[in-house]
Amino acid sequence: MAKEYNFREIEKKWHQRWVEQQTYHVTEDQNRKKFYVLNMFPYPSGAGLHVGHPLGYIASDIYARYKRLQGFNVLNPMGYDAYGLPAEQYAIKTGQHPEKTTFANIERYREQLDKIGFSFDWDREVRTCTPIYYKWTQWAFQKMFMSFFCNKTQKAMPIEVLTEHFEKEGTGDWDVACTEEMSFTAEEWNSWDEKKRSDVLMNYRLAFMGETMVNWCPALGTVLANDEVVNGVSERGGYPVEQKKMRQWCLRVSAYSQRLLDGLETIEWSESIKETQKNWIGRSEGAEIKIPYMLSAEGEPEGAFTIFTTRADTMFGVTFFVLAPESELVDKVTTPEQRAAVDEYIKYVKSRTERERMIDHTVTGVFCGAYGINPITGEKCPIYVAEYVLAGYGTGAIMAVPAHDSRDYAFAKHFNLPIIPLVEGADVSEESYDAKEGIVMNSPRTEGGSVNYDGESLNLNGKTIKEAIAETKRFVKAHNLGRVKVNYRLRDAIFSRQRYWGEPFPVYYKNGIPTMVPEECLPIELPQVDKFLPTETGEPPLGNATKWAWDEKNKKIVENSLIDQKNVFPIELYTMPGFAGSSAYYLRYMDPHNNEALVSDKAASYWQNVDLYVGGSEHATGHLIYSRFWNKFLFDLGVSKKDEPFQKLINQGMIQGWSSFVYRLRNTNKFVSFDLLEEQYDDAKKKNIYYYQGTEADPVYADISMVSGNVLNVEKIREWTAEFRDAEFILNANGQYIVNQAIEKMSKSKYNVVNPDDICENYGADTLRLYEMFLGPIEQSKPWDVAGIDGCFRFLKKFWMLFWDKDGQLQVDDSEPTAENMKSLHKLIKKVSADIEEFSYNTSIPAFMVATTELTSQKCRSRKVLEPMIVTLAPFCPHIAEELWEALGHSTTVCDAPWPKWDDKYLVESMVKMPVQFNGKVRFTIDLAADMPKDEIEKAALSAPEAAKYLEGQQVVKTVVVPGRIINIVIRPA
RNA sequence: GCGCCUGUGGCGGAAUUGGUAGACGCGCUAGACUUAGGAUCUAGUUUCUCCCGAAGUGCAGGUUCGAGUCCUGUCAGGCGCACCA
Repeated sequence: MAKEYNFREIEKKWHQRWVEQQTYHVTEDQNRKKFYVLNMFPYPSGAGLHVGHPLGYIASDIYARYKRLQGFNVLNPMGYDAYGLPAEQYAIKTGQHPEKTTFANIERYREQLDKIGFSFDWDREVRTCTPIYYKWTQWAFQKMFMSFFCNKTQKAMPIEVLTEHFEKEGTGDWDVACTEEMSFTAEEWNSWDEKKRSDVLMNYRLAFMGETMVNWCPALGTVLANDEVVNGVSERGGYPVEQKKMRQWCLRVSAYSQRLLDGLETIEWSESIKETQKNWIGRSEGAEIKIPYMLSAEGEPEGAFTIFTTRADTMFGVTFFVLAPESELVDKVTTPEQRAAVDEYIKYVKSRTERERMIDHTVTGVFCGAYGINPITGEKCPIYVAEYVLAGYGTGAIMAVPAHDSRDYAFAKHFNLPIIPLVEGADVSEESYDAKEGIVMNSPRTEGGSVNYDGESLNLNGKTIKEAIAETKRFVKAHNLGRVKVNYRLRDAIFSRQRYWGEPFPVYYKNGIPTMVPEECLPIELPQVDKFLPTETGEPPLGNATKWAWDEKNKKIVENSLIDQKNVFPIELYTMPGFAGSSAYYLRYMDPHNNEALVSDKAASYWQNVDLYVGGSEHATGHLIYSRFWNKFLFDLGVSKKDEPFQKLINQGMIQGWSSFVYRLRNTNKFVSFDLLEEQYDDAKKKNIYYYQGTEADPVYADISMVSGNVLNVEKIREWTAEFRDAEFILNANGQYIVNQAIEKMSKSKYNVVNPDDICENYGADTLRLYEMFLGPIEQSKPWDVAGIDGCFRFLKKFWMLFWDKDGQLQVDDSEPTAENMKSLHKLIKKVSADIEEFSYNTSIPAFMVATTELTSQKCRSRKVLEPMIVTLAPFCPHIAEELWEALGHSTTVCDAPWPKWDDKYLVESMVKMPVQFNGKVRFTIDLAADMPKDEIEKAALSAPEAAKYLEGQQVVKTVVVPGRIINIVIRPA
C-alpha cells in the first residue's frame, strides 16, 4: 500500500505541535539580525474571512518563513482593528454590546486563520479596543495636543517652547504651522486670560479643536474624514454628505506635508501608490499677491485681500477677481446695491450638496460691486463671487486670467468679460490656452501699462513662461507686493466622531477649556451606556453615560450628578475615528504588553521599523497617510526610531467574486432566465435595462452556492429565502434557468463570497496556500476561480510520492546524487530564491512542479537532493514540509533549517548556445564564467563543438565580442 | 482634464541585462488501465498550410545583427485625483 498524502492528519498534527513548542514565538535576540514582516490587520467583520483576506497573509508568511530560514529573527505579528461602524450599527439594531459581537468575530477569525498555518507570534496579538492598547492611542493624542510644529526645523516641539516665546516676543517672525496666521505682541499675550490663551494655542497645537467645515453625514449621525467620503457620499453605506461648520478635534497633518512628500523618495513602494499620495498631498508652488480693493470705481482703496496663483506670469491678463462664496471677504467687498443679489447667490450655493457641486459644473456667480486693483498693471477689475473657487484651498480668492485658464475662460464667456491673450500664437477665440509653454507677449500691452515701483516696472515680453513666472515672483517679492508661497492640498484630519464604538478622548472641559486628563490616569475607559444612539438632545452616544465626569482632585471618573464646575467636570463625548487605533499598531507589536510605554526604547531600537508591509491599496490616502504622519510625530518625540514606518510596501490585489443575478419581472413574482431577456442600453442611467415581452426585469442577487456554471439550481433557491419560495421561474428551451454573472468585489451583500474553510477541508491548507499564490501576480486583482486548484493538489501528491515507495516505506538514502539530480535541484533553488525576493511566487510554483517531475523520472533517492527540496518548499507549504522533515529523521522543526544555496556549476551545461547564421556571419550566445577575458571567450566560441558545423570549411575573417555575452563571427566561404 | 499602470493562445499567466515567445496550470483532443469514471498515467494542443514552410506578443513606425522587452505615435482597458487657480 502506498503511503497516502493525508493532509488532514498532517495539518492537525503540526498545528498542535507549533503551539506546544512555541515555534513562532520571537524575542529581541541581539545576536541575530531582525526582520519585521507586517500585514494590515483586519477589521473582524461578521461575515468571517473570505478567500481574499489570506492572499496577502500567505504572501507575507512565505516571505517571513523564507527570511527565518535565511537566519533572520523574524517578527510576524497579527491583531485586530476592532473599532468600527458595522459593530456599532449592529448594536443599535439588536442592543448587543459591540464588544460582544466584536470579540465573537475575533474568535471566528482566529479559528479560520489557524487553519491556514501562519507563522504568527500570537503572544503579540493586539486589539485596538482593549484599554491596554488604546491607552497608547490616547497617550499619543495627548502628546500631539502638547506639541506644535516648527516650519523651519520641520519638527514637532513641546508647546511650552512656544508659550515661552509668546511671553517674551509675542508671535514675532517664528514660522510655525498654524490654522490661520496670527500676529500679537508679548504684552497682548501676557494680558490674556486662560480661556483666550487656550483658544489662541488651538491655532498651533498638532491635535487641536477647530471650527472647520466638516463632512457631516446625517444618516450616520457623524462627521467623516475626507478619505471616508467617496464621490460626495459616505464610503460606508453610501449616504449623502453635506458641508457643515462644526467644532471638532483635528490633527494638523498638513504641517507634515513636505516631510510626507520627501519621505516617499526614501521608501520602496509602488510608483502608483506613491503617485496617489503625491496627488493627495498636492504640493503647488506659487505666489500670494495682495490685491487692494475699493467699493466704487473711483476713489481710494478701502482694504486688501490676498490671492494665490501658480501662474504669476499671467498678471497682465487679469480681467476680474473671484472669491469663494464661503470666504469671509465676501461681506466686506459687497456694495449695498449688490447686497441682495449676493445674499441670494450665497443662499443658492448653500442649498447645493457636495455631490451636486461635484457633478454639475454650470457657470454660476455674481458681481459684488467692488473692484480689485491689479498691482502690476494698476488696472481696476470687478470682483465676483462664484462657487468654482473653493474656500479651502489657497486663500479662497483668485485672480482670473480667462485667456489661460479654462475655468476662468468659461466664466468670462458667460459674463461677457474681456479675454486678453498673453502667449504668442495662442488662439483663444474658442478655448483657453492652459499649457505652460510658449513666449510671453502683451506684458505689458502698452507703454506705461506696467506700474513703476522704486524705479522698476515689470516687463515679461519675449520671455518663456517659465522665465516669466520666476521673474514675476522676484518682482513681487522685491517690491513687497506679496510673497512666494507653497500650498498643499492635504487638509488637516478631522479627528472626532459622534459615535460610541471608538476610543474615548482623555479630555474634560474645565469651564469650557479642553483639559487633558493627567498622563498617569490613562487610559480613560469607554463607559457603559444603555443605548448606542445619540441622546434626545442630540448629543453623541456617550451622552447616555451616567458616570462620565472627571473629578480633578481625586483623579478619577465619577457620576455626572457630581459635576459642579469646581472640582468635577464633564468629559468629552466624542470618540476617535477608525484610523486612530491603526496608526501606530506596528510599534505596539514590538512590545505589546508594556504598560509603562507605547514601546520600550530597547524593543524599538531592535525592531526599528517594518521591513515589509503587505495590504490593500485602498488605504493609499487614508491609513497609509495617517500612519506615516503619526510615525513622523512619534519619531520627533524619539519614540519611533525611523522617520518612515514601512520600508517596503506590497499591495496585494483584490480577489473578486462571481456575482450571479436572477431577473424578476417588475411587480410580479416571476423570474426569467437571462438568455430570454432583451437588452437595451440606457444612456441616462449608463447601464443595461432588460425586458421580457415588454415588461422590465430587475436584477436580484442569487447566492453563488445556488449556481453551477451559469445554471441556477431552482430547487435550492426556493429553500434559500421566502422571496423565492413561491416564485415562478420561466426557463429556457433546455429547461434551464440561466443567470447573469459579473465580476465584483467579494462582499456578503453581493452573495459572492467564497470561504477558505471549504478549500482547507477538501484539499488542505498547503494546497490553499499554493493555489492562492498560483492564481497570478500578487499585486493584481483577479477573480476567484477554483478551476486550477486540482493542479496544485496533484503537485503536492506527486511531491509526497517522491519520498515513499509502493509499500509506504521511506525511499530516501544516502547515495550520491547524479549531475542531473543536482541540476534539477539547483535550478529550483535559484529560481525560488529569486522569486521570493521579488514576490513573484506564482512563477516559483511551476519551478517546483518541473523539479518534482524531473526528480521523479530520474528516480532520485538521494537525501542530499531531497532534503533541500523540503526546505525550499517549506515557506509555501509548511505542513507537508514539517511532516517530511520529521520523516527524514530530524528532531528540530524545518523552520530552523538553513535555506539552501544554489551553485552555478551544476547549471552551466555547455559554453555555447544558439548558433545562428545571418549575412555571412555566425552568432553565438556564450554563458560567461565570472571574469572570463575577451580572447578566451573567442577561443571558447571558435572551438565549441556546436560551432564546428557552421565553421567547417569556412574562413574566419573577424570575431566581435559584444558586451554582455554575444559573439559575432564573420566568415568567408572557402 | 491631469497623473499612473496594463495590453502575449480557448483561459490564468511564463519569458535574467534586448538573445530559441507561449514555461507551469486549467481547458480541450487522442490513447492506456478500467464495469465505469468527474480517479490515475502517456502523448498532443499559438495560427495558417497536405507537407516543406510561413506568420505571430493591441495597432503604426523607429533603434538594433537581433525587440514581448528600448524609443515615438496611436487605440483599448484599469486605477488614482479632480472646478486645487
